[in-house]
Amino acid sequence: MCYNIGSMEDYRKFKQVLKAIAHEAGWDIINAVSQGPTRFTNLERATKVSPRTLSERLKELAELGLIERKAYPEVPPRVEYTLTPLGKELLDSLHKLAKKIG
Amino acid sequence: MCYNIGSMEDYRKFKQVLKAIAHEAGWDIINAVSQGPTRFTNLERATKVSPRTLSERLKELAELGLIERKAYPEVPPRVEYTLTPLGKELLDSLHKLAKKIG
DNA sequence: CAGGATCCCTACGGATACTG
DNA sequence: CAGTATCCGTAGGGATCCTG
Repeated sequence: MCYNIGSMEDYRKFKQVLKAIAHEAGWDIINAVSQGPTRFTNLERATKVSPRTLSERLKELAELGLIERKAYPEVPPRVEYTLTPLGKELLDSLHKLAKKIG
Repeated sequence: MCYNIGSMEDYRKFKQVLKAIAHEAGWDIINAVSQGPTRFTNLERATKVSPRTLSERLKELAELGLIERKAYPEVPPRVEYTLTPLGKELLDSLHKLAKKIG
């Protein structure tokens, strides 16, 4: 109940995660990825997000350790995105939160 | 693990909540309010947020049912903001999430 | 196929001044 | 005191075209 105001800066990474997921596209993307290994084009169709934004969000989510990017050295190139354990845990918690809110 | 893509739109309110809290100011505000009844000017100083933004965020958080606005008919006017039970629950959950992330 | 580069636009948020 | 009103700069994100 009584959080120390002085420590508000310690939440920097958490805020970044919140921001990434709160993006209009972010939530849709991470949910789409949660359904299993997903490729760029699939995400583009599933989320109706432009490639530019999609690329940015994926990079962001990957840097935060919520999703993992696996590139296969094939022709044509194939890249799959999956949730990391952390991402999975986070998403689970968020879905529970969502239920409380309605 | 397998969320239905078709139901992604059902999270509209949840997304709004996420957005409100993910705002650079939003998180600081709700944390400041969590320390007990807080007045506008106190929030302004504690969060270093301009009155315009502060006003907008407070309205947003109140509409979402996370904080409550109590106005006392006095001169000079006094308004206090407090966390609602929902807001408290949410903030608690978020702090737990924050710990997982580091 | 998976993105990077470029252009462009608007909507969020800061600063300042003013009011019930 | 607790906000609104106004002006304005910036950056986030769409559309489109291009490349390893």
